[in-house]
Amino acid sequence: MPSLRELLAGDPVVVAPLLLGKILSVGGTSGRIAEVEAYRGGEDPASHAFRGRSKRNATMFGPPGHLYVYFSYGMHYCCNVVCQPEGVAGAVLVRALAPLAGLEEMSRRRLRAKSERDLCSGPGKLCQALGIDHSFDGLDLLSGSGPVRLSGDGSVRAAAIGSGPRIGLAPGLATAGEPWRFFLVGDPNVSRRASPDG
DNA sequence: ACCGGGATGTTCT
DNA sequence: GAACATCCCGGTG
Repeated sequence: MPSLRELLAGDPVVVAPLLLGKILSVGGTSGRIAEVEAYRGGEDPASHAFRGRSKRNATMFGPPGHLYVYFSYGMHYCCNVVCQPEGVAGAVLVRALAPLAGLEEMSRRRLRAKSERDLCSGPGKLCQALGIDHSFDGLDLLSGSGPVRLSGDGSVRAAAIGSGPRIGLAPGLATAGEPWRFFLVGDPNVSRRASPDG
């Protein structure tokens, strides 16, 4: 059995569905990963790493199993699990969680949320709910002692996983139509507009 | 339910 | 200056 970190050293498109069902936790808050998107580095024009290393994307080129956090649209943070061996860029964006623990704390951070479904049903929302900001960029998810952790054994049944094109990309990008978004079928936290069944 | 636009700042051309 | 891996609110059907 390969370790989780060994699995994460692979192609993000392969790793992404393996992350479904795993648990992301920060302090007393945690959620089960319900929706992800794969971003290939050099060969994917939608990836932040497509044009090479920069100050923002440096973590994507680092070792697998670390957290890549970026600031989006001047207002929100989004977080990724870094894939591929050190030196090769790749990441999986975490788009939605099913809240598991610390729901009161999440609600305090997300005053706009009108229901449990509003807590973590989006990449910006879940970072706000868990309190993830730029200071989390580069942290090891698998050290077992850090403030942010990725855990969980086993995998989700293939039949329970849906896939489709990634959300929010410019239509002209060569990889915009690739089905590199993966989600738990029927989970209410998954982006509704892009998956009528979910 | 669906759609359109504003907020807001970092990155790159 | 434009683009952007988003979210929220207020319009309309």
